[in-house]
Amino acid sequence: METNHPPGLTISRLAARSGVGVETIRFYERKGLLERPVRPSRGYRKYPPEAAKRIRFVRRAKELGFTLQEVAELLDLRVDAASACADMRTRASAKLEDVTGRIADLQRMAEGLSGLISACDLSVPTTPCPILDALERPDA
Amino acid sequence: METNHPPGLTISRLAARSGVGVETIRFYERKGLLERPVRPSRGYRKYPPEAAKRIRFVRRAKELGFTLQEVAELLDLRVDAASACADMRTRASAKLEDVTGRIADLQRMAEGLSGLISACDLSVPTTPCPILDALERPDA
DNA sequence: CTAAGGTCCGTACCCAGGTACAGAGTCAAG
DNA sequence: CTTGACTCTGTACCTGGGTACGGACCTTAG
Repeated sequence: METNHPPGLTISRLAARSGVGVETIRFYERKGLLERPVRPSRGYRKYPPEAAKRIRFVRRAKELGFTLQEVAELLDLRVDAASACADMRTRASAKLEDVTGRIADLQRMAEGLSGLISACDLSVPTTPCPILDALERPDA
Repeated sequence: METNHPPGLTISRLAARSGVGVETIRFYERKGLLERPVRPSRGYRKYPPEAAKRIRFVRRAKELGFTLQEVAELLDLRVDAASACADMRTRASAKLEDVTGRIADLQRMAEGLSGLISACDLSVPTTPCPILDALERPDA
């Protein structure tokens, strides 16, 4: 008979699928970023395959400049009976505003870089730091 | 006579204008993120007003998920006679690709958040973590 | 001239986010 | 039943990005 594992990944298989180390998974669990997995076998963690998606989300969100605390907040957002909708809406709106602000800044950075590339093609010298203005805000 | 400062900010005035502490400015200088300022007066640093813009750029870029090393690379991009255009173009294109990738991910995150807010308004329960899919990449 | 407050440099310390053992227990292929 | 790979918990350690002194020196309002 083939190895007939019931569904469930060991921690090392999950680590391999999500591109992180075993220690990182346990670290994320301590930090509350990952649900505590079931432990059917004498204390050994068993993960559903979707867990990998969650870990990849954490990694990418972190690359995008969110702290682990903020990532945890994003992952906790959901609509359910147990939590007040108004509260969830407030939190989601705040995150959305944060995200759109980041997009705007990155877009201006992209424009600056494009301009730089054009200037290069035309051999137009630029001032030092031609993308410096990209992140200037009126309010700040 | 009014205090007739010749142009040039002391480090503490620059710090106040850019929203960081004095120590942070010296730290950024050590890391090569800030030009070494002139020191006309017995070793005291004197900054041009534009220095504040550079510091604000560093702060915001860091919030957007760039390491200080990457920020330094962004700040070093320029078109001039001294550096090979092809090389600059290559580096700028790589940064641009990075930035557009971030924008795309954040946009999907924004969509996820918007969907969540709509679901809230309609009182539609969502699965746990409805924005989990936002950062799934085909390649990764 | 003098005293309060800036500035200098260097080193030490701090927090977030991991990463790496150590020592003990567990599982499973042969 | 063994043996080698895996897992467990806990603690120690590491890097990036600052922050906070200590002790000496400078500058400027009064």
